[in-house]
Amino acid sequence: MRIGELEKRTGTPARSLRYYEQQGLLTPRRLDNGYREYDDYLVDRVLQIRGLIDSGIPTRIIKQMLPCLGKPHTIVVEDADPELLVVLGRERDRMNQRIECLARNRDAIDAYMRAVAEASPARAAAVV
Amino acid sequence: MRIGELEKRTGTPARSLRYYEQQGLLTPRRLDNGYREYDDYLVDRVLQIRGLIDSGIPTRIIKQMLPCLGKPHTIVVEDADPELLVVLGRERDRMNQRIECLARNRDAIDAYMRAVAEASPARAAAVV
DNA sequence: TCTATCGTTGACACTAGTGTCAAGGTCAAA
DNA sequence: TTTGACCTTGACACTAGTGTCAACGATAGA
Repeated sequence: MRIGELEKRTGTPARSLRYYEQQGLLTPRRLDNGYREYDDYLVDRVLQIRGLIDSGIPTRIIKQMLPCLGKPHTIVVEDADPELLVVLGRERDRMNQRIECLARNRDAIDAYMRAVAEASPARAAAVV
Repeated sequence: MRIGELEKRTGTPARSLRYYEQQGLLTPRRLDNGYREYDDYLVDRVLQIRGLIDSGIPTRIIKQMLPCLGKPHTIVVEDADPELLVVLGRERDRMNQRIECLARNRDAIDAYMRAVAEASPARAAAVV
């Protein structure tokens, strides 16, 4: 598919798709007319990238995670750069910290909303 | 405590602490000489703020979460702005999305590292 | 063939968060 | 009283990611 369709199917501005490519996260083929041509599986990858960016992971790091995210299922296991393993291990730990932090604060929000709901059930009912 | 100690105890640059204050996340008292004076419980709050920022939550949103994070335990439940409840509900959902995304990708990283470990136990052992 | 729609690149601008520096005030200890 | 560590505000700069616009080429349909 071309960039317009990928934009629609992922809800991601073409501007960002080009940016991701520039950062080495995406490498679409080029048609004879210069248009970018994306494979279907990239829809998922783009969504994954967006989710990670939205979760505070910079593209620089996402790029290093690519061998783990490969839909073209990476047989890259054999020649794994030991350096990469260190990076991945570190990032995995940081992701766990983020998850913990988010979960803790989500629970706090939940508790607060429940408290409000008990105090005035009517107003809160529509929201929760 | 003053800003220097808070900086040490949270590992957060004073520059950022002033920025958080400017964004309304922190409101330290002022001593006669103009110095900022922080209560002890703010150490935790700062860590919480940092974790959220690092997880992609902008200060604008964190500010709205403050009633949930209150150490001076918010009795604010009664006069809860219904508007706020909507915002909180939405953010809670987005946090859940982030958690899911992070967990999924963390698992992918784990799987990859385990695969590498099986392929060449020696090199991977030190890392995992 | 004209036009609408989509694609291309390049440039400039904006926000968020942080780094860094300058110019100056406070305070304790030598 | 001078030095050094710490505080203040204000300014400028930088990165990441995105918005937006300009100028242009490609393509499909009336």
